[in-house]
Amino acid sequence: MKLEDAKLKYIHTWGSLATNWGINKTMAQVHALLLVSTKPLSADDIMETLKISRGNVNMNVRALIDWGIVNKEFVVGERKEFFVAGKDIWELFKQVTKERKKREIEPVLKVLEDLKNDVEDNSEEAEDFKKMMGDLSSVTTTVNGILDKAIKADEHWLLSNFTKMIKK
Amino acid sequence: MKLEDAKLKYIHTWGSLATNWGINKTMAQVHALLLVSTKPLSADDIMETLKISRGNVNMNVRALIDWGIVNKEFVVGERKEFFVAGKDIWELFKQVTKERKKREIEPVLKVLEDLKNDVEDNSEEAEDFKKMMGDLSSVTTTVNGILDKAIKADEHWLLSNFTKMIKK
DNA sequence: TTTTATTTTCAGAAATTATTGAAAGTTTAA
DNA sequence: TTAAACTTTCAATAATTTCTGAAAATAAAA
Repeated sequence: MKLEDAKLKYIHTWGSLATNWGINKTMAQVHALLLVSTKPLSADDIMETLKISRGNVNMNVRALIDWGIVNKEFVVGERKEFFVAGKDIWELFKQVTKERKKREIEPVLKVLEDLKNDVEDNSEEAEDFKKMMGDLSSVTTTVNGILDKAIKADEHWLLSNFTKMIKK
Repeated sequence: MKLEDAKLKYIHTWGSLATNWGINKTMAQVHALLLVSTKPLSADDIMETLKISRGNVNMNVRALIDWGIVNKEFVVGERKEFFVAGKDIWELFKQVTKERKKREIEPVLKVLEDLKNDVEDNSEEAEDFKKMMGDLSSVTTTVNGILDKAIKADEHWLLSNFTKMIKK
């Protein structure tokens, strides 16, 4: 396969995979495009390659910037804005994990904590419910903690420590 | 707050959280309902509590069974089917992780591997692309491996090993 | 058998989410 | 200043996903 075809295939495959896990197709494609691009791209470049509207490009690029995985970049002699995606995949993983933690895990913990505290009742059934909320909280907290370590870790550090750990 | 209200609040909150991370609202609600229920529920029970149609209950209950987190259960003297959700949250976490690995991570690895192999070109740019696919693969594989360990682990084992590990 | 209870399916309707495109807003250059 | 280049916004529309409800299929009881 020719390089350009492989790049396009990657971009489109990434987009359809993304929809399987609740991520907007276009957003995934824009990121994939920037990831395999050798130079910063303008909104026009993205519009043309992905055949999408200016508004759509703008929205999704801003969302990616908001996730901290795409940056604006100035190009000498050009007035318009250009965009780049960081090429370090471990950094990308850490950034996405950090955001998902903030957006998806932490709100869950808050809700569970509140629910546990709000039940006045002291029946056995109420105690069971509180235990259930507590268990959900506790597993979520454990996962959250693990992800925290991963975010702070260096790829090799994490890998080698894991290897050590699992051999015990 | 009264116990029944807290349960309903949990069920509805869980549903709306689920939509934030790409999971069908009703599916999350049905699971939450079964989780906090003290007894097996029939399709009619679920329809009534969540105010949804029979078809919708059927579809989502089957999806939950497919995910391995809800089971059919027979109730003596009753002809219809009843459903229960496992109450062990650590087991639930492991099961969900296992399925997500299979549905979301493994197909990604396949795609990346294929793309890397399909590029004939040997230009520097092509090598960069292959490296990028390789990096994506490698991080995904690492994460996949970590999740594998988590799936096989006992909650306390994992927690204590992590604690040990992060203190290094 | 035949009848009755229950589950499943699936076409159409409803709800939700994503996209367009043009107008409004902003920034830079002349 | 004013004009041109560019970005952002957002109402209307399109696409996608979810849900309903009734009919078909299946299973148990009579």
